[in-house]
Amino acid sequence: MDINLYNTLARKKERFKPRVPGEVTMYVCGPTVYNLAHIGNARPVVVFDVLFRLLQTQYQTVRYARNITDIDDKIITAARERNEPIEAVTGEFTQKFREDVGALGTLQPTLEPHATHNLGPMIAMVEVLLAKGHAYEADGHVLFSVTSMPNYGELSGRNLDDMLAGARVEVADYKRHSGDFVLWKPAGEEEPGWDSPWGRGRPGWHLECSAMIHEHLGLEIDIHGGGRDLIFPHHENEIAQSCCAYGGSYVRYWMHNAYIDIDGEKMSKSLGNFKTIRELLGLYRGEVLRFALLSAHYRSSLNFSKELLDQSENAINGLYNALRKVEAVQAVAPESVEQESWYAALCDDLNTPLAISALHQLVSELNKADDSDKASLKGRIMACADLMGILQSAPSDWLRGDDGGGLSAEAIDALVAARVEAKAARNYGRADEIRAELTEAGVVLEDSPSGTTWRRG
RNA sequence: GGCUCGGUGGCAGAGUGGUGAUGCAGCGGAUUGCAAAUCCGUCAACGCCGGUUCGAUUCCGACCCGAGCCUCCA
Repeated sequence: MDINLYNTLARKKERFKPRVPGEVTMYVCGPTVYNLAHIGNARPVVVFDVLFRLLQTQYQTVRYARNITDIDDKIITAARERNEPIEAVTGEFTQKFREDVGALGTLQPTLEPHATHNLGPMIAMVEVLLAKGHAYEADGHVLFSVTSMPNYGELSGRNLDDMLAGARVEVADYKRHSGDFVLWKPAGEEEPGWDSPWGRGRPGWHLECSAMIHEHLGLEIDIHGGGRDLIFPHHENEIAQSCCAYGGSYVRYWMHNAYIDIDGEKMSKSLGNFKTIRELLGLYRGEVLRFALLSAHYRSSLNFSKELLDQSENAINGLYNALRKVEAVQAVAPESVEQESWYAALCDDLNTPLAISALHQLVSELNKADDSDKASLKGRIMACADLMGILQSAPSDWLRGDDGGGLSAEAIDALVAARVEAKAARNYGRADEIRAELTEAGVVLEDSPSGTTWRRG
């Protein structure tokens, strides 16, 4: 089945065809490691994780790189504030980022290039741009000249005249055109810096992605992803640098996710209205957060509220509840996923909400199924869940959860056993008393012909 | 000012030129010692105004409203 992806550059869905048959290269803009990642930062990580899994169902080799930006003004500021070396800050938050997104059930990318490990390729790129006349030196800086590129602005649909008209920021006087952007800037005494032909300095923001893609993935990659807010200027400038330096089209499919909103407003570090992944993991399990992130299409904004999370938790619990009933059934994986509606949904520009709805329908079928059909239904459900990276726990473990300081599983088991005895003795008063006690402790009982099970509500 | 996206039932959220997903919540029923879970049934939407069409929520145009980018930002 063809995979269709919405390409920001073409402004429409296009059939995905990798440059090299059977082989895919993908790059997603990763974190700047100066503080904890928030749930908005997690959206592209989870979305492109699903794409990574989907691509692997069709292509032998998928090389997926997600960078770590460990040079940046904000890092310098954070290190200064904490009175720690840069490396301590970047080391700590790189590690925490990995833990946080790991808890969201994401696979490791194939490559995780660090900016600080790639200064050579960056400097080389600037040299090429200078040699080709696309860059100039001014006041200790090296700047990219946007007017040297005839089709500058293609990705974001802007032209240079509009930009001049709309300029809201004071333009540094060493720039020839207000849209010119920094490739290399001088470093102060106290700041981290690297020796270069233009003196000790550090790279501009956009340079690392271009240089690392060229270095690690090649001249042209298939997919480049990131948040919508990166379209301009970040991705636009990456295109400018890379195409002018090395030719080629740089990226074949540009993909951008919409953001997470809080009360209808974009969640962002500058607005301060964000929730960190870590904070949310203290309230909900990773799979719940992941499910919430996948409950809307990646190109639509998603309002991240308590209601959303509670609904997601509810839905996940319901799915696990159904799976627990067939825990003893050995799943039989489908021979092919081509006929599955959830697979078609994911192939259609990662329509995760539609895939989730198909998942619910399968679970509904499972609830009604004869025993003879359960193995294959369970297999189809799990194939879908695996591709989305959800329902990865053993159902009974998930539903029993952890005690969180309340009743232990053993204590609950004992109470349940006592209630079963009371019921057998037709002492319903006592049985209801026990259940009330458990309800109070957040435990829900389910009686069935085969016995009583419990879960934490 | 320039450039983008959006506005679907109580909530979340797909999709479509004609039989109006899915989940949660609600309502009625089955089941249950009572529940829970499950099953069956049911209510309910396409911002506003025009146009095209036999027929538009879906296409076109205007309008209203919201969000984003143009500055660090997923």
